[in-house]
This record gives sequence, C-alpha cells and structure tokens, in this order.
Amino acid sequence: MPELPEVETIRRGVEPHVLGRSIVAVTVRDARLRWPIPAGFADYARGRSIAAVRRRGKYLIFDLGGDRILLHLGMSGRLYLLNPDEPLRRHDHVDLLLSGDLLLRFHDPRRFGAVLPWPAADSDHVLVAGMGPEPLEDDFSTAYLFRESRGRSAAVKNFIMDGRVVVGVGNIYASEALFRAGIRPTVPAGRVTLPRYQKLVEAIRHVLLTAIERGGTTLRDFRGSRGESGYFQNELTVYGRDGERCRVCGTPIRRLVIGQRASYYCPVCQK
DNA sequence: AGTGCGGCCTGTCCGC
DNA sequence: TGCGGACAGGCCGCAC
Repeated sequence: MPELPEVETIRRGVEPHVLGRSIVAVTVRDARLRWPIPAGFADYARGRSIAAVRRRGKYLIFDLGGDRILLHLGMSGRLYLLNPDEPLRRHDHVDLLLSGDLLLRFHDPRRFGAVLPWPAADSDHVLVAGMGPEPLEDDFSTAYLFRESRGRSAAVKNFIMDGRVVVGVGNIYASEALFRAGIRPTVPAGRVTLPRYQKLVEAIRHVLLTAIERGGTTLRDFRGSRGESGYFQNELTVYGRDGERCRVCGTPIRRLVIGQRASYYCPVCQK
C-alpha cells in the first residue's frame, strides 16, 4: 500500500496522539507477519513510553527512549488510533493499548507488514542498515544519483525504486517522477545524462512533497490513522491512466510491465 | 556486484 | 451468480 508520502502522512497523524503515552498492554493476535513477531514482544514493549515516532524510508520507528519498535505496513497495512472498546475486525493483528484510553491498532490483510523489536543495544537493524539516502534530505543529490547510476544497465525506473539507491520511491511515485522529468522508464540508468538526473531529483522531491501535502494517494485502501483519505490521486499524471490522454500533449498514456511492476508513461513527453 | 525473478498473503475486480 | 485468473502501492532472498 503505502509509499513514503503515505507513511509520512501516517507518522504525522499518529505522533501527536501517542507522544508521552505509555504502552499499558500489548495483544498479538497473529504473529505471522512478513517476519514473525518474536514471542517476547509484548514483554519488550509493555510499560514503555513513546518518546517519538520517526520514519526511515517506509519504516516507522517508535522510539521508546532507547529501545525502539520497527513497523512496516507492507502493501496492505494500516495503523489506527481508536477507542479501546472498538470492535475487532478481521486482520487486526496487533494492539498497543496506550495510557489515557487510546488504542493503537495494526491491521494488515496481506501480512506483508512487520512489527519488530529494535533494542537500543543494536545500533543498527538489519532491515534499515544499508538503506540509501532519504529523498527529501540533502544527501540525495544530482551528483549522488548520477554517480550511483554509472555502469548500471537496469531500467531507470527500477534504479530509483531500489532502496539501496534511495528509499521511499515506490511504484506510483516512480512513474509520476519520471513523467515530470520527461524520462522514459525503460531507459538504462547508466545512460541517463547528468542534466536529466538533475530534473529527476527535482521531480522526485516535488512529487513526494506534493503528495505529503495532499495526505498521500488513496487508490484502493490507503487511509490515514483516523481513516481519512489522501488526495494526491486527483493529481496523478500517468499512474493508472493507460489509454487516457496525457494532460500535457493529449497522447494516450501507455502501460507496460518493468520488473514485474506496472509502469505508465507518455510516449511523446518521455524520451 | 548487479540484475531479475519468485514468493509471501488476501481482497477485489473483470471476463466468461 | 459463480468461478478462475489477473492484479494490487513492498521488498527480501536467491540464482545467475
């Protein structure tokens, strides 16, 4: 489900409500997520208070004052802020009951998500070690992306979706950024010129920032922590628009599969 | 080392 | 209305 803007939307929605609250009780109804929730997780989390909610790529990090909880929403995960008496629904896998009668509930039909302890003693976690720069930080630069791309034969779309290159750019925003930069998604990353990478870096930043401002993209089931829809889907230029006219030149948008993922582009605007 | 593919899961939608 | 198949916004692990 969520790419960086959706995860950031959730982070911003959740953090002010949970900050300073302690975890009173933990219920794990189904531990079979992408990685099993360890048996000791409830004991690990109980009694701790939440000092911050951070984001790294598409991971949410609940800072318990040193120790952390690492949480990923996968494709279909949702995080809800609820009253403690909220009825249980299918796929409600983990509950964190917080002080002051607030329930933080993890719901994930496909179970591609993850909820894992990240002890303070482990300076790095294997799942976030080796990740590329944040696309909205300064170390994600034209020079960096150009340098990383040299000699790479993979399609530029796959290249910018590679989390070791840059985090948080998923299938929707990769297509959108490449349209904005005028680059065809199939071009080998190593053949894209420096000026075009400059446009691409600008485009990735613009698309992600705009999507965050709109509260993310709701296509199927993305919702914020209070169940609200995002609005960026109204501004999609190519994603999911195959056969419809390009908003710039009127040419029908094309769909093709790159790396087993649907990709959309305008054959005239993108070379 | 970089690349591409399979697989993890359930829900939904589309065509027959 | 029922059924099978394709597809879905992520990403690790593996073979080449």
